[in-house]
Amino acid sequence: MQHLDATFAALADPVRRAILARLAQGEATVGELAKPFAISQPAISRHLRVLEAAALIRRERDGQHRRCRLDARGLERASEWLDFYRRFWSDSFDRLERHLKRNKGASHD
Amino acid sequence: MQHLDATFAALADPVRRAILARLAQGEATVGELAKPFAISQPAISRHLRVLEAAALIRRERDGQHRRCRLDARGLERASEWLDFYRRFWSDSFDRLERHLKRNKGASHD
DNA sequence: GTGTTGCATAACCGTTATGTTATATAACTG
DNA sequence: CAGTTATATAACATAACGGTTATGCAACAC
Repeated sequence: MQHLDATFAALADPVRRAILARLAQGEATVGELAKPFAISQPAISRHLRVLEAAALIRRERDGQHRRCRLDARGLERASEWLDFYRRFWSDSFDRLERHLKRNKGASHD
Repeated sequence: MQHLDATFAALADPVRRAILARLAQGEATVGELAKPFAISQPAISRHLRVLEAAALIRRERDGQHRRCRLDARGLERASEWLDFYRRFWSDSFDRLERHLKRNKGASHD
């Protein structure tokens, strides 16, 4: 669960989630990932290190570049953890409420 | 996604996850939640505040006590976010690797 | 009323996180 | 080789986090 600490902590940052969103469309180099953000390149480098430590991305050298892509492991760990709890809110107490909420125009994000 | 910031950050702490695990077995008062931990009661109170702010738990007064229970909203938000990414690791690149990993003795934490 | 219990809040403190700028390293380019 | 590009690391400032103890307040018990 150290693992989960790192994974959830990594996911708690909007810049890092944006990086993951970008990588969901395909791999990218560090520079490409940094471009959309107003923060410095070193800051991005550190975000990437956090993501890598959380097994949310992988990096591999490609000549002068470092190509990044999603890593299933971290995502899966987080997802599995949450799946355990899905049980509790899907078949016990909050069923009605969820139902009402869902049928009221769910916007994503 | 401020919401997601708060939710994932709340989930990143092992004490808070343990609290959620306890609440998955049913509601509990603050004192009951605090008992298993070696940390002070005020520390628990703050963890609960974080969890409540993240919509991961709810608290309601019950006389002298405050009863806590899981709140579906936060859990669901986190889960939905991850579901988006599930696509990318379940039907694209890491399939083989996941397969190998899975069939190699998966231990659940 | 007084005392006790259950919990929250305040003030403080050390650690960790996130940003910055400056610098280092490694790979390409000529 | 020297110069440029891509990325990482170092050193530092500030803010956020998580713990502590001390205290406040509401609800119960007498």
